[in-house]
Amino acid sequence: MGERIPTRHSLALSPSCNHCSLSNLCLPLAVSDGDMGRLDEVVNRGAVYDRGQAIFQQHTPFRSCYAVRSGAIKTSVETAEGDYQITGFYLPGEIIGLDSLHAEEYAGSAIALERSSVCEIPMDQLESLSFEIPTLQHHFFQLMSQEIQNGQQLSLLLSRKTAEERLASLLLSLSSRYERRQMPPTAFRLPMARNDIANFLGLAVETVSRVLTRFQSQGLATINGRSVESLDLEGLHSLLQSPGT
Amino acid sequence: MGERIPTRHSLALSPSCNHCSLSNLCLPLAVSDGDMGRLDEVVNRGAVYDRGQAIFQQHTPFRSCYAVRSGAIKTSVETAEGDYQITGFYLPGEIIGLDSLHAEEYAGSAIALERSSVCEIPMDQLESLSFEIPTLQHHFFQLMSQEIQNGQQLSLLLSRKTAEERLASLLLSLSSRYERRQMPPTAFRLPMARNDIANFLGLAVETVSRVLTRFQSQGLATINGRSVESLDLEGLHSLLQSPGT
DNA sequence: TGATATCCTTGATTCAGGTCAAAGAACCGC
DNA sequence: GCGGTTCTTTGACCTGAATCAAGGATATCA
Repeated sequence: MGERIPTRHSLALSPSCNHCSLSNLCLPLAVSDGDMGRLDEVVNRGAVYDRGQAIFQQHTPFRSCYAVRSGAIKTSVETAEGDYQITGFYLPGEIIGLDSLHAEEYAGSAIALERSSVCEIPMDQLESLSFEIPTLQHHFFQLMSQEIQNGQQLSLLLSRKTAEERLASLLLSLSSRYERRQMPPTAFRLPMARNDIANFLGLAVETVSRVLTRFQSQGLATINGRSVESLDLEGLHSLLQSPGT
Repeated sequence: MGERIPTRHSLALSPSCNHCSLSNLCLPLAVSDGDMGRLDEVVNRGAVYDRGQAIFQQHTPFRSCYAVRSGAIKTSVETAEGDYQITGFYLPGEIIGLDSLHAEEYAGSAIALERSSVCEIPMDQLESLSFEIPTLQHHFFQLMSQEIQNGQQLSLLLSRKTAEERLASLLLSLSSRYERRQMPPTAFRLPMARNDIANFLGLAVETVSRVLTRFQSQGLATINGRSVESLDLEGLHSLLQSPGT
């Protein structure tokens, strides 16, 4: 279990725009101030997990969703046959556990990639709340269909793209997600190991490494170990255009 | 009249169950008779689509989910770059459109693979209904997280499995889904073209064909064109066990 | 500070599955 | 039944990425 940190207001709602305390999610939520307060009471803000620690694990009873506040999380599924697949990387402002919403148990595991602060959203309480606050239900539906669509994008990536395209996609995805958080989109830290990237993209570690160095020599990116120092967003993007048809 | 006693309508009832058009969904739903009646009013039962016809199309306004009653449907997404990926095959008793639930537009298209009867579930009406029938909301949450998990399984399939494993997975999946519908699990009709199978599994058509004939010669399956005549479920299943680790 | 495990890169080799090509088989409208 | 699609199979060949192997780079911890 992650260590508890004292309840603080760092997840404060911005009163101007009516986002909920899940506000990092950047989805507008029109609720009254009163409802907003009740929502805040439910959300249990801030536990900290060290690198490698599990936020939750597959086949354990589902209790909460989790919003990442700092750090980074990877989620994964494991089949009966023992295959292990990373299903996503989650950055601050993103929510994990949606795949298990209203299921008996978690449908996968979530592991901290580095020291991460995570706020817990207990589902039993939220469920009853969402009857009183219709918008909230709507909100979660939206998040879930977003999640389904992410999965479909991933499928497309895994079945139809070359190694270079996969890496380009990942870098661009990270870039735009950092940007959305008002962080530099062409210089950031890769929170995950090459190994994890490889698994996520369905490649061998060696291939990831090779393609990354190839990007370097083509001037598409400057990457030093885990730190991305510059990206040619244009150039990477143009890799994705399939010339045919 | 006294209190209405909630009746448990198991949605796994035979397709002829005339209580609820959603009945094919095979998920237990505990609602009162009255609620069930109202639900039935909302659901618009039975439009028929010919082979190749679109039930809905990507980037058109989302209006309804659809439950397949007979026939078969394929769903697909298309990216800005023009990649086309089939995201699923839907058999009678399954629901499509969940990925777009509460989104502005459909996140993909749905095309009939053969003459299919499909019942429409208009979301605007269902939304207000689900406010009054808590179980219904729960029901849809469940369906959606199921859908996310399907997607994750697909990702795993596409990134980590060999051509043989992919085909085996598909055959086994179809088999168990037919079985759930009280149909023979080892002899059924493949509703989709090799082309579609290939696209779905991330393979070339030729590979699909080759693997299928290899299955024949190994006695794992007897397949004649689009009709599966016999399957060695045991044998196919054992293909999926990854021996390593 | 050095010992040790983990992570990352690079090279050489191999192979599963893609691509190209072409011939049957099934289906459709007339 | 007949010409034209569209679907399916089979063969020959080629390539992108996996695998095997091994040497650097980083991190972790006593």
